[in-house]
Amino acid sequence: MVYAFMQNEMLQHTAKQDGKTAPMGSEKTDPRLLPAADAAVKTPIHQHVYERLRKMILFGDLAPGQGVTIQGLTAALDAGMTPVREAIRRLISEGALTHLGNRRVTVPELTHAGLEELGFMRETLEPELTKRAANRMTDGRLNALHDCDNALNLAIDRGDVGGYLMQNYSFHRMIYDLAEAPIMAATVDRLWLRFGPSLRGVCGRYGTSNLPDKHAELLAAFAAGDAALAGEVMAGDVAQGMTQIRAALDGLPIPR
Amino acid sequence: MVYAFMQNEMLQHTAKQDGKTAPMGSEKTDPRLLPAADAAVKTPIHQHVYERLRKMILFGDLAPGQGVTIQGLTAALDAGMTPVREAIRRLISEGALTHLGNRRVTVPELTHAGLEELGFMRETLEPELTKRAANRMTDGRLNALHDCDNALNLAIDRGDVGGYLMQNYSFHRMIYDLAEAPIMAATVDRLWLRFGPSLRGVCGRYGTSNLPDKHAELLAAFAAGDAALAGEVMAGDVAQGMTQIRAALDGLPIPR
DNA sequence: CATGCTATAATTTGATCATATTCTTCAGCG
DNA sequence: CGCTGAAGAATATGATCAAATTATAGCATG
Repeated sequence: MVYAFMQNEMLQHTAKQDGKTAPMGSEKTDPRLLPAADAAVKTPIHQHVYERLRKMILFGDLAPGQGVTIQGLTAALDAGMTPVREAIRRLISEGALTHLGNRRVTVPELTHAGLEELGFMRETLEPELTKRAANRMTDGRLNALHDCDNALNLAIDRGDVGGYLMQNYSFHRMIYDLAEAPIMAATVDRLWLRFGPSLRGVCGRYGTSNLPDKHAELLAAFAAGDAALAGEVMAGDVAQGMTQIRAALDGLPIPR
Repeated sequence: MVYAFMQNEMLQHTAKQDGKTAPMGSEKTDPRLLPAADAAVKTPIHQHVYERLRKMILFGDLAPGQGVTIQGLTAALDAGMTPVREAIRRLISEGALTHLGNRRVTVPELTHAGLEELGFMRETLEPELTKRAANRMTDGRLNALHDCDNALNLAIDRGDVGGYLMQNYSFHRMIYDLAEAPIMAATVDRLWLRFGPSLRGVCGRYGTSNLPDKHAELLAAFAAGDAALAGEVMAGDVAQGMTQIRAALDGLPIPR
């Protein structure tokens, strides 16, 4: 739960207190001390910033249409401008943020046309990844998937939207990694950044109680070693998910 | 021909003459003066650097395996560190460069597994883009495609490898843009960065005299308004291209 | 005494920051 | 209603720090 601690407005550089008279107790808290504080502290700041921002976008902490400013992030994440700039630029190139007009950056809003494109790509690529994953399945990997799906169902039962989103992503992501097809996996992974921000809207509309998936069938197909079936089931799961998003997009007056 | 002026070694910061005693006549040539020198000079430097680097990678000016350093680029392109850093970061996130080991960046070498992934994705996505383009075809657009293909054939006849690579990319890219499917187009466009560096190797092995394509059939399908046929032809064109790359990869001991 | 290995020094390069510059926007004024 | 100027935010620079690779020198061993 590292990704929900920050409120949206903080990114807008509202904290007018700048530097001098400011944080009182937070004596320059070195950002590199946060992760492990001990072994191998070598992940660069820009990487941290990127990952944090990415999760915030992916799990709906940043709403579509919301603006993002460099200075807001430097203040909120207490990092320099250069790492923040690099992280933003990277997210822009991945489609997770858009350079709207001149020098202004926002989380893009998903259009129907965009959703249709995403649907086509996911329904083509994810079954393929799933088939490859099925062909490389082992007991250990299958168990990990089961654990993840259990955590997902637990989150659903608890009504824990953030947990559901995270576990659902993890479940799919785990399959991508198993497929041993890094380019395709990275491609599909990037697509999540496009519809991720809208997923929270789906939950907001329907709640977690009404969120079916085909994970159980998928796990059964994996267990049976039936790659073709696994691919078909995945296609169904993806189609179902995209339909949910489309319904939310149609139903709501697009939350901004 | 703006992309071939720079030799590879220049990127490694070999020019030992630093600053003071240096370039003699090039009095700090403002990089923003180069493009149009008059109207709307507003493209940011990082964008310029990105586009230049991108073309260098795409058209084989940078060989696979070749290292790229920030300081080398700042010297070669005479830009600051920040724009160069951003451009590199962006290319890395697009897969055009890789962060190999600790803090070293190179043009990745294409593996057989990678080529297979790229082939699958291109053969799925490009026919779809082509079908959509066919459904939006107009006389003007078709003429533009014809012009591009003519330029391509001219380059082939001249044995102009750089021109061939550029026109071939332009031809496909033009179709992507016509499809009015920005996400899919951007996705496929990124794939070119992965196999682009290897294309020059293909030409180096076979020359331009022996480079068949299905562009004529494709244009005929467009003219006939037959979207399904256009998609099939494109699938064939892509498959053919990927086969050429595979042959080059197999034949040569991987040129480095 | 020569050769090879390890440890240390130097240079190169990447990461970060503070600062200057440019562009956009918006408010006040003619 | 348009123009001008101020404020704020993004872009870009150079300096500084840290890490890593390479070069060098000293030591040990044959």
